[in-house]
Amino acid sequence: MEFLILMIRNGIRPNMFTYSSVLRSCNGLPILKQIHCSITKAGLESDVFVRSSLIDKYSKWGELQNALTTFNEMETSDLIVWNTIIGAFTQNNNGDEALNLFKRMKKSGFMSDQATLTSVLSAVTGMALLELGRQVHVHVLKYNNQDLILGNALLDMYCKCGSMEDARFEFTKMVEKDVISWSTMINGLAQNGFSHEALKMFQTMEASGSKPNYITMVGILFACSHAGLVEKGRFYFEKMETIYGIKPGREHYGCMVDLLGRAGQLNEAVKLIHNMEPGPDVVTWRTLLGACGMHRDTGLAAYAANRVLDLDPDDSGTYSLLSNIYANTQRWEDVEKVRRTMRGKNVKKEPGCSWIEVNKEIHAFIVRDDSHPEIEKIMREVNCYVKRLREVGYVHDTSFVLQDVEGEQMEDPLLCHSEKLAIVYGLMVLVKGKTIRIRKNIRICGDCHLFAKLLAKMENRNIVIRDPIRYHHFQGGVCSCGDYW
DNA sequence: GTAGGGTTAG
Repeated sequence: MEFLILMIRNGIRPNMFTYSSVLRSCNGLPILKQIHCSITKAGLESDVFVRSSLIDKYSKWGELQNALTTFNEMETSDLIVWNTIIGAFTQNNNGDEALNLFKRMKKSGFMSDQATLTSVLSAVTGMALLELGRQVHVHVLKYNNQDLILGNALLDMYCKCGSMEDARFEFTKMVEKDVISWSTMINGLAQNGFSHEALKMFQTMEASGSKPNYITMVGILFACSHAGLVEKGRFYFEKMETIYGIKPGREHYGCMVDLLGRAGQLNEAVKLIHNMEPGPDVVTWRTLLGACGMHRDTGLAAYAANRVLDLDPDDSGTYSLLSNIYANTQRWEDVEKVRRTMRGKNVKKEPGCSWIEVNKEIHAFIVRDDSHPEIEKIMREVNCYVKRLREVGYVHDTSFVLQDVEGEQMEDPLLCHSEKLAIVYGLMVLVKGKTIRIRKNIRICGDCHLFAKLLAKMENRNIVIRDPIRYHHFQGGVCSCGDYW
């Protein structure tokens, strides 16, 4: 930047090379907009290099509208600029638009390369759409079936779509594996509830001579915490620095807080938080809050919730959690207090939403939303299943019912949870034997978890539910999480 | 003889 200013002062006119170079070091949105202005003034906007750099930088600042405008105003495009705009939407969690652009790109006659396909795979991964992922896989095969980066992206896609069979198969087929391949598998197995397999894979990784890094260790500790392996987790946490030379960061401390908290060692967890070197952040406190909920420690829960709200005052999830915890211990005045605070701050509860992919179309179910064309039929089916499941031991777990002070008490709020609707819809429309795969925006409640377990057994169906942090594989009356999540 | 853009794991 300094040299650019010096250059202009010396009367030398910057050209497209100057601008695409200086854009690399652009570290603020106002500066980016200024540079964009001077590019326009200098009449250098038509250069594809300058354009793609601008698009990329706008996207890094979350300015998708500016990125798209810059893209659409181009007369000529090339493969890289297409990759840039597709990547922009992928990285900003707008997989839908990324896929639309990918279609547009193909229609314009461009052939995808490694960068296109990794972005598109990453978009599909974010949406957890397995059938779409398989379609992209075909494009990958046409491009290059031995590419390491694409192989890794495929592994991640299958893991995040909850199909470990596919992930394992692709992994064994890879001719070359790097630390990302191993870490993807370890994390994928752990998140899908196959903790022991994840730890076994770590041993295989070490035996093969690959060295774990920071992210690999996150996966290992995540596996330990979700399998309740307290001692093993402690072992890896202590040895990661001495043996592997990896300094524990927030994420590792977070896993340890989770590990101790789940195991009921709440005081140990608090001690760790107060002593952790990077200092706790929102995620750390939220983790502790989750553990307080599992162990019904309302006092500590209130403390943790307030630390979360110090750092993120509009976090509706935390208010809901806190209110749930108070409700579970019959502290109705406190429930009301939380509700009042939420109303005062105008914080809205995030509605639960579940998606299911049927014939490459996405069907979304939202609590209290009856816009699905077949909602009445689905509700009737849910009721039928509930009746039949009661005969095999299904009892409502009412500790998950939020007191609804806004009135309009639902006949049975648990019946309306979006995942129940999505699962039942899957049973109605998917061919017999096909795994039902659901993606949802908030974590599954105990009642829906039991519902899914019993239903999987009664209907002899595999059900996979992906929530924001992990997966549940329901099969034959049990879940891969071991009821520990 | 010299300068510039996009992609994978928590």
